[in-house]
Amino acid sequence: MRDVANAAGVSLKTVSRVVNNEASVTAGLEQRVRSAIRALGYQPDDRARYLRRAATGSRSLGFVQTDVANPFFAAMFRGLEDVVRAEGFLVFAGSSDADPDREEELVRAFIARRVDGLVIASARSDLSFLAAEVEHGTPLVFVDLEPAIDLGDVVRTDHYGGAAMATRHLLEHGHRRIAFLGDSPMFFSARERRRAFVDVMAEAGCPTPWLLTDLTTPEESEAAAHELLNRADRPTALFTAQNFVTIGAVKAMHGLGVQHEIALVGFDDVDIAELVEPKLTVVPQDPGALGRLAGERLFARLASTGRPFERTVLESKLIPRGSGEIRPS
Amino acid sequence: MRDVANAAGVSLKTVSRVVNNEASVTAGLEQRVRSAIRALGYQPDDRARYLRRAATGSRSLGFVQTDVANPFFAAMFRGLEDVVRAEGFLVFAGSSDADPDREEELVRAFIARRVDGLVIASARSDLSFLAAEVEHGTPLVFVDLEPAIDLGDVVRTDHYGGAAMATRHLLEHGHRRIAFLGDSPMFFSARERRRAFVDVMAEAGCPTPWLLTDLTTPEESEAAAHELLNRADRPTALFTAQNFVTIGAVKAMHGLGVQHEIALVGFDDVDIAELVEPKLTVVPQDPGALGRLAGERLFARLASTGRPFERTVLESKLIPRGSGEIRPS
DNA sequence: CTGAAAGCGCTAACAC
DNA sequence: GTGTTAGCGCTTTCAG
Repeated sequence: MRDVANAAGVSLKTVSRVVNNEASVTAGLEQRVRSAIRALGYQPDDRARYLRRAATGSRSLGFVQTDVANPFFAAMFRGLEDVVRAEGFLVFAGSSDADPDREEELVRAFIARRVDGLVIASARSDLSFLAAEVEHGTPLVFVDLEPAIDLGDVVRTDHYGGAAMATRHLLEHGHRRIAFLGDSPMFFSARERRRAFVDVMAEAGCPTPWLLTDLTTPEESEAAAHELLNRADRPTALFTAQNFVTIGAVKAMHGLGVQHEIALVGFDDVDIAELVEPKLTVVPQDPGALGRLAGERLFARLASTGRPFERTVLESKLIPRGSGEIRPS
Repeated sequence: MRDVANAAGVSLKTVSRVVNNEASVTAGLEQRVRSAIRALGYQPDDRARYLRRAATGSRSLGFVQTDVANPFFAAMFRGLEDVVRAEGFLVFAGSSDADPDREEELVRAFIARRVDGLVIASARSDLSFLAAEVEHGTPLVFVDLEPAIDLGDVVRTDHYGGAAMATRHLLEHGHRRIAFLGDSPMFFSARERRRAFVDVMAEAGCPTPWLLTDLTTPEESEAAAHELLNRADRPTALFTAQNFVTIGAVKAMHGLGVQHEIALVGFDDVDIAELVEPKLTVVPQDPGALGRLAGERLFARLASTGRPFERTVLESKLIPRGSGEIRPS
């Protein structure tokens, strides 16, 4: 900037005014400055600008997710990005792999960069160290989880309602021997879905001898489903409570050739749902909407602080496609 | 920081020394400072630190991709993130939707934040405005494309070789009537794959009346494949040259019930490949490896500048799974 | 081993 | 309209 000012023969402040499009610069001077900027390939340093302007804030956001390679989070990220872009903000993104240390490391790094807000879609640590930041004005939005502490808005799917719907759907189609396959109970969503399944089964007077959890990859799920369906005493239906779990279970069923005998309802929509035979009955989430809503909440809070935190819960509908309508044989 | 210094009764510089773990601080003072830091919930401002330290550089990277919601880019991002994390850097990520304006907007925003380097996996604009930055020391890595200008390292898949392999595979299985379905020729990868197909078909003396391009969504691809396969005069095999294109074409084939008559080889691996019947023969890429290699190149260049740019080309192998081994009827 | 002064690149506040 | 001064939060440089 100093170089530009020298080249144009003006003061620093005049260059600053041109860069910021302030009206009060004579046309001639402005031209001189603009040519100097072009000639020197000058790009203003936003870090210094925002540092001086606000001391806190950098027109950027931090996004902590479990794993960007999981299409669910990738779609959420995209939804968030679309909102953020409209505001001219940038996003720092990081995957935690559900590791509390990595989570805290990311959050601290984002805070140190003075992000204007944090979207957290992965929280196992209690994040109470954030309390000071929140009081200092950094808004937090939690996506698809219930934080241990009341420190920000929450946007999430109605996991309990969706899972109850899935379970009832299978009961209504005559099943009483239903297995639950889910991922790790470390996740709020997984706990809720399992709780709904257990509650609805209990209401219906059905035992639940098959409660499989901690299936974190398609491979683990496939192995578990394979073993389960190979037993003489096997369930007549599966409720697969997460996208990777569904993919693995479907592979196992196709491997064993039982996909037309055993019913299946999955939570989350998956690419394969309409391509396999029978097509998959699922309770989809809308990750893009979760991301967008999270972004909107964050900017709303940036605009006007002080109101009590809001909780947005997205309901989901069951999409019957075939696999969930198979009756017990 | 000033507050911490006051609370601890020391100078700013001493706090700075403690924060940076410089050895030369007396144990007693260090303790005083650390308690003050904890009591006040102080977090150093990395923007100011890096501003003073290097003026250029912020221990962060910019990643420009076409669309994070595309699993191919999401996996690439993850690979990049793993490398970046090991170095303690953060990543700004943005999707361009292959829009040159958005691309330039993102790149400029990243530069303005003084990222230490840029990974570009989406480039339609010629990015020549970056020349000044590159001379100024900001390294660039282009992933899966050939930049218009020689301004950085390149990491990419051997699209031509992979597509040639796919085409030959179909020829070797007796096909001569092969259709090409691909996405937009605005992408380097799409152009290369198409070029390989045309070359290999010409070598074999086969006409290529079916060259479908600009299929950018699964829906468009499904519609195009549906129309193509409904004709009396239809091809006996398809080469689907991108992940979304493959998904759409497979849907169309299953919709028409011709998946056991028409052969198919796809570029890119897809989740559905092992779940549909017949399973899909594909030439996979390794997006995670592309991301990791891009990160490694970038840090290598950060460590020692000045060497000529390198070009890393990943070869791929064809995975026969069934769909590509169907013979013409 | 510790502190005071200067300055990273920029802008707010106040001159002229 | 334009320039000067001070200072954002931190680190560098150089005294003590």
